[in-house]
Amino acid sequence: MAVKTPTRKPRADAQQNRERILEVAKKEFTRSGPNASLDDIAREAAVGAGTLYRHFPTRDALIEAVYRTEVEKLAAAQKKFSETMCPIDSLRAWMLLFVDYIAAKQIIAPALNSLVGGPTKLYEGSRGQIQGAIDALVHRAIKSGDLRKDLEPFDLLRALIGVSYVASSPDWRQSAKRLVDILITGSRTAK
Amino acid sequence: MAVKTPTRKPRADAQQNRERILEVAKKEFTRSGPNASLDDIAREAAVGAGTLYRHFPTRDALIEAVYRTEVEKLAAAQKKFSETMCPIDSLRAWMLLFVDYIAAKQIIAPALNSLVGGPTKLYEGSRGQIQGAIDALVHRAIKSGDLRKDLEPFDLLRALIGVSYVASSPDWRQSAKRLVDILITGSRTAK
DNA sequence: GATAAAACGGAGAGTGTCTCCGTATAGATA
DNA sequence: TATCTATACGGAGACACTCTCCGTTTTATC
Repeated sequence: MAVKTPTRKPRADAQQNRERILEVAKKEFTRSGPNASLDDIAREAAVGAGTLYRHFPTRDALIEAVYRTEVEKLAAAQKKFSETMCPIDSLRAWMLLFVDYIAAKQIIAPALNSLVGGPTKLYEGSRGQIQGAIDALVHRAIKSGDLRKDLEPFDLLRALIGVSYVASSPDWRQSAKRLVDILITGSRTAK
Repeated sequence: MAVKTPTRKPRADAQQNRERILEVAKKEFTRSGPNASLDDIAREAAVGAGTLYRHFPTRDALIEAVYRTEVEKLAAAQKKFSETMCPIDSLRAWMLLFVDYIAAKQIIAPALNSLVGGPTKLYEGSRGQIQGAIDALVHRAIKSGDLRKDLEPFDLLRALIGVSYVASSPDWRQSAKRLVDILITGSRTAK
């Protein structure tokens, strides 16, 4: 039996405002880091501060919302890679993509921290998606015998976040690539 | 010829205040992270805000000062380890110590970021010391044939900072240990 | 068009940052 | 010891950011 939901159709302007805020926020966070002024974002999105805070009660909520689409892309990529590549290659490809997607933004610090169970318990949704992706990749590579059985997928995720976090240096892309390789080599089954 | 420095003996109270501020700052940064209120720190140290800002013009300057003693301890440890352990063991021991010293504090994020050449160019002094330490350890282990010749010490440092950064999760100590081992394994010479 | 639920917006209180400058004092000098 | 002045102190206050509250406006519906 369907639940009675006599709610009327949601207002169009609210939805539009929400999207405009997200758009501006993404730009601002990328430009000036996770401490960008929320009032500035509201102003640039041509809404009042109240509107921004109604949609996103906290800074973290806004960050997560901005960041969610990236997470979804990553989760999708995992599936695709797993279908088209061998276990190790798909893991490596995904790790590199992770660094690319996440590290390039300046949002990282606060967003990622809670991905790995940091102080705040936010971002629960995103966290699950990412964890699911790395779990799948690692378990597949363990089953195929490429990775050590005692490897904790979560450890790898932590390291990856670390790598991403540090990705602000000039040659970060090269460095990240080298580090991903080190991590994978260190995770392989002993010969 | 010595430069004329007819400066009189520095005032004792200034020095005392400086030290008291550092002490309080360390406590506060550890307790509530790098965004602790500077005015609060000043108040608890029983000085005016002006005094705090005269000694440490920016938040970063204060963080670096707090953080400098830890860096010095790390540099010292590198020498000791290198004298008393085999190359790989000394590297591992130092890496674990790094995580211990740095990650346990909540200062990490902003402080470490510039260690690896992040946006700001602060912390120059500390940076040199840490880099010197990891360089020495890695080069020694390369010479002894334990690590791959093409390993970039700086990459390892980046990963290490990453590991530290993520060290806020419950079982961080265990996870860090596992990750350090993965990194070292991945850096060894191919068999 | 009338109605009420939904959403807006911006003034303003609370808090933190950082500066400025009048006041206090430690060390030099005699 | 008394005096002098470079040095340092401190906190009021201007400015910036966060977040809430509530009177006003807009939308979907009938």
